[in-house]
Amino acid sequence: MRKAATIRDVAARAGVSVSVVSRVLNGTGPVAPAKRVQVLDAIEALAFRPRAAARQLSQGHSDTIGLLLADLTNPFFARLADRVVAEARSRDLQILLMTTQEDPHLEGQALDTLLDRSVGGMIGTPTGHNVERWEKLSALDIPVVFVDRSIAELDQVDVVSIENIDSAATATRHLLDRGHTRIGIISGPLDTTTGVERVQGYEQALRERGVARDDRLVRPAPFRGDHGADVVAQMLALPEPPTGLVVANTAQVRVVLRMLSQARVEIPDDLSVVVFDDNPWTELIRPPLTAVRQPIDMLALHSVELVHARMRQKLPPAPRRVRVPAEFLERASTARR
Amino acid sequence: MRKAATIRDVAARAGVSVSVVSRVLNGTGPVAPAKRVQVLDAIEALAFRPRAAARQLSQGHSDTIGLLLADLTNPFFARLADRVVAEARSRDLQILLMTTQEDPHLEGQALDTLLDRSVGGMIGTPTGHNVERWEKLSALDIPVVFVDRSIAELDQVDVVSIENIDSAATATRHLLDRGHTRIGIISGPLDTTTGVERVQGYEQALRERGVARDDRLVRPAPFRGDHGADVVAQMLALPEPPTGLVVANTAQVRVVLRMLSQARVEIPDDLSVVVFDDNPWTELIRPPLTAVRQPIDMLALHSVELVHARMRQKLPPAPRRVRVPAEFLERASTARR
DNA sequence: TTGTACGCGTTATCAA
DNA sequence: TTGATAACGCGTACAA
Repeated sequence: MRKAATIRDVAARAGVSVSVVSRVLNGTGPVAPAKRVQVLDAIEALAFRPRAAARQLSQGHSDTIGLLLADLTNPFFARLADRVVAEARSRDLQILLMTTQEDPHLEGQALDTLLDRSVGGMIGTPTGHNVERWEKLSALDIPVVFVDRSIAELDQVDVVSIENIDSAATATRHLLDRGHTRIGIISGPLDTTTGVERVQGYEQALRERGVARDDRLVRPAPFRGDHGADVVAQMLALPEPPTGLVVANTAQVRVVLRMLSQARVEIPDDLSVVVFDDNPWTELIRPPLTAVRQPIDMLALHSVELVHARMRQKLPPAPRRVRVPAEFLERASTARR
Repeated sequence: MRKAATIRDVAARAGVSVSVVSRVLNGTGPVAPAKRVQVLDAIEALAFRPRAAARQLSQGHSDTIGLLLADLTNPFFARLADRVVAEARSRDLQILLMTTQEDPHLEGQALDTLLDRSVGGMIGTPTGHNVERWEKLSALDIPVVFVDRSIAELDQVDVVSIENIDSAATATRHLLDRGHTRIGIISGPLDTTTGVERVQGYEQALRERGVARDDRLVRPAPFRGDHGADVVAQMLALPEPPTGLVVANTAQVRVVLRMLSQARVEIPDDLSVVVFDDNPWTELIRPPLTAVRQPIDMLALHSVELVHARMRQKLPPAPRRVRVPAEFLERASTARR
């Protein structure tokens, strides 16, 4: 195969200069109607496509946005990726995908790679570390949008997430309403915003009803690994075990359910369970799980829209915090006490 | 923030020429030890990172590989993406992600985007259409590796997949061994290689045991939508309904199980079920599902390794067909008839 | 072992 | 309305 056509080839064939071709390509500047068709014909004939690299080098920025997610094994992030890709395409944006596996070291490497400016913007779920590099991205005028989680210190960064506090409060109230007072919560790590906010919501609901908080029932678990199972096991071994449980750590839902099943804990008879978040497999589990469903398409839509707007500098500099409500789905894993 | 450093800034600061810097950067050619440290120091001090676009423009190819998957909503593809990203990183390759949503039109657009040569290689699950564009990629010397599925006409393209025929035969024999003779199969569309090959394996197993094939029990279903449920419902409404079922269409497993549950079909008492493929949620379903587990890490490893080798022209031109065996997991969704 | 100068493909500036 | 030409940042012959 011979080499692909360049803008010069097109110009030659159309009998015009490269500038004219560039102008019809980008609609930037005047072109005589007659010449325009000649150029278009030449482009067609030579199957010319502008090289992204050359364009990027010339203008300094790219139409590629980096998507840095924790882990595609988690259906929540997988579905988020799916929607982000779709939203990006509809705006002619490309997605460069990386994962952190919740490992700050890997996250750091990924950010370094992105820092070479090959991306025009970033969407990511930060591990909570690498604050300097996230800052540097912003400092380099690369728009950053945090999705799902954020980093408290970085209050200049745009954030798109669900109403974590409200959602956790709703889930907790649902259990309180059904007569439960010993309610456990497995959250994400307390150095993540989702972790702390969901615990806040839980505490708020308890406070409303005058139920005392028991430290032994409020337990964070790492996103990776099977630690969530141990934590729940410990709760259940308490002298006064919980009768209700909120699994607010999306990544640990599966692990916790497996442990419960192995330990022959009957749901909801022995234990009422609410989980974050809902995924298509949730309804196949017996009993179908009461869940907080995150509006993933909204999260994706706003994230992409936000970086896109920033990339075109269509937005005032003030950081945006988009919080979308989550839906509460009552199914069969929760019952009256 | 002032502009990022270029290779010239580094050269100036280190008191050498750009070529020296380039050489220490790429290890291409000799550099005096003393100057090397000066350069390294300058790079450090200026936080210099070579611009990917400039490098790509200069050398003509990129370290980015396009990953074109059907749909990240399907846990199989999601986990595949997760592993591909990991394998790519360990080789300093970037992943540009796109999805087809099983739509040939979207696939075509995605391929056009990739055709502008911004990618150095491609890994994808083709829909079966857009043959010309896949061909053109190869013709442009962009290495292409099909994973999971392939396109029969494109026999010059590398393929990495599981042993589809064997796997389906094993699944079918498992049911035959347990006394089932009325065995249904839901496959993928018959214009996909996974669809036809798995049906072939099914037929082969039946033939071995002298069981006649019944057309009404061999039904393809599209990957998207809920059509698989209808097809199974039709099978079960037959005068002589099947007592065993192979769900060979990964994307329809969930849909089929939901329908079975709603129709109050008892598994395995009324119907023994084997599914492609195993995902972490499968074991939480009651009863735990007998499944064909695809070695996703192997699929990812070989795919990335293959494109990478081709990108460095480390391989003889003959197309490679890597077929990895799948694991058969007997759980509780299959029983003697 | 080092440095100069040019090419990669596109956009942008500016004079015609 | 058009066309030369200078960036953009890096790799690399080729000359020194």
